[in-house]
Amino acid sequence: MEFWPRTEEEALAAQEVLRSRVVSAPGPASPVTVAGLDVAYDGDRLGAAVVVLDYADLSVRDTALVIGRPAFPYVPGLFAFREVPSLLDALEKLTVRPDVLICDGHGLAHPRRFGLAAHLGVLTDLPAFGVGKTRLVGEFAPVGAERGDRSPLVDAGETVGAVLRTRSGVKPVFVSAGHRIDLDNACAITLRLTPKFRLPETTRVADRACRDLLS
DNA sequence: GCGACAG
DNA sequence: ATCTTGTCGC
Repeated sequence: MEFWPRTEEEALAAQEVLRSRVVSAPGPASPVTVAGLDVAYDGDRLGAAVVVLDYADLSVRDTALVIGRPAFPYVPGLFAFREVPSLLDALEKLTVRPDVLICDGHGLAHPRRFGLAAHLGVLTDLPAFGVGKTRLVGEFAPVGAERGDRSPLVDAGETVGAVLRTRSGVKPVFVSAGHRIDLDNACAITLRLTPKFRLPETTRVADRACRDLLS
């Protein structure tokens, strides 16, 4: 990557350019492989992990780890600039090509419709969506208490994602499409990856991997 | 001016 | 993200 923004102004400009490259498409309803991406921090270092799981049985088929540095300060709405370089480095080390990227954060549920998942999707041109633990933008009606219940996440009058209950009686997650996949498929895949816990198995495995990397 | 604000 | 005991609610 030649250029990387060093100021908020440059990051906003870069976001505006890349945003036009987001592609809307149904995406894979039944991918063969799914990737989980996550990053852990330790002072000024960061550990990035990308894990590829078999969608059929959730077994781990590949893991790529990278130790690097945050490439930008944390600024809500510009979060991707912080982790994208290290995550791309990790993605390049994979030997198994994932059919979809599942990111820890948001996709289009972003103030300018270009969160981490959309950003990584555009740069890799792989289908990508985000599953966030908390809200960045949007309003939503209370979600039903059963696993599978969902409520539209609406921002400025437009549906940018879904608040999805992955486990009955447990706090819901925020799912949003990023690139080359739609919200329904993103939710369906998310439910498939949460047979036992609130967060997708992909993010759980990636979280464990990058955390171990730094300890 | 006072909150809200992915990880 | 990360630092962390007690504590609120069921």
